[in-house]
Amino acid sequence: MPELPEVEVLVRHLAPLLRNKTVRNVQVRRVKVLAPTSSRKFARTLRGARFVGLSRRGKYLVFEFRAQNQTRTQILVGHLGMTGRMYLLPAAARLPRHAAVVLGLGREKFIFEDTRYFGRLTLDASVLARLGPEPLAREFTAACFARALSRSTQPIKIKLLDQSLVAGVGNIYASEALFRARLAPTLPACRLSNDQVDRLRRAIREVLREAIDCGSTVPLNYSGAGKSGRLFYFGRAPGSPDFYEERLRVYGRAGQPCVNCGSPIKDMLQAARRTFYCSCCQRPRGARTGRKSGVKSV
DNA sequence: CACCATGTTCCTTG
DNA sequence: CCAAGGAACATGGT
Repeated sequence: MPELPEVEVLVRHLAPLLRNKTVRNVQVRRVKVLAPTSSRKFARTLRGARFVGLSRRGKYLVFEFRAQNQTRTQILVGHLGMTGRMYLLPAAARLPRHAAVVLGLGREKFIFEDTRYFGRLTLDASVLARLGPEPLAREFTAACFARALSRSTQPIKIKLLDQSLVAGVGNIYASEALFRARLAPTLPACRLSNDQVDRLRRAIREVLREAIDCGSTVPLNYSGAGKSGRLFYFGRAPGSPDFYEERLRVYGRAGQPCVNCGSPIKDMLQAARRTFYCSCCQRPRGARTGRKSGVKSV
């Protein structure tokens, strides 16, 4: 469920369901996902705790709770990794195969399920301090973005995945944002002009904002929504509008016509991650038609 | 069997 | 100390 918009939608969905619920019992089925918190400390801290709030930072979920007999609140940090999911089930329901942590809440139970166990649910909040600005907040300014980019010669696509640069962009929305900004994924980060930096900044915000809006209109019931991890990137939930599956303009569309110019979308590998782009709209020298200056002769 | 997948961290090298 | 590159983590789908 992994990038910022999916986490945001999940947080909005989960927040009212958890508010004021008390943890009656704690079941840890994969100690690994708690790291570096020990199983004992995790269970001891959460048993009897009451949820008071849930928010998001980058791709992380931040659960605020009040431990039993304590006045101050504490924080539980969640991350979905590649395949993680979090949801409530009736207390009597059978556990899914890869349930990593189960929190009994009375008549319901909170499930953290993760097929690959790359995700986290931990009392260690230190990761949050290393995150860059929230892309949808005021703090994500052109100036700070430009400064961060200027220090790197890496291709811009790879830089966008750096969570200390800006928090929450993942592999899918990195391709989407670059397409929207009409920037070549291979462009060295430090070579972007001020204008390009600002275009990219706006593109990131638009792409994430639209994805949140889109995901917010879809019921998060996890029941019928098909394959591919049941993420709202792919496919669509029954009854949801058609634009839902047309949301992604380049990601996963290799060979299909570009929605702008019709030339086939290409894909390549960058730092072992796939990148999708339009070689016509996202030219390294800018998206203009072929002229002498832009053509390399052999 | 081989390869691919929404993510992060650790290790090494320069 | 920092930037960059690559492997590792674990499982399932095609």
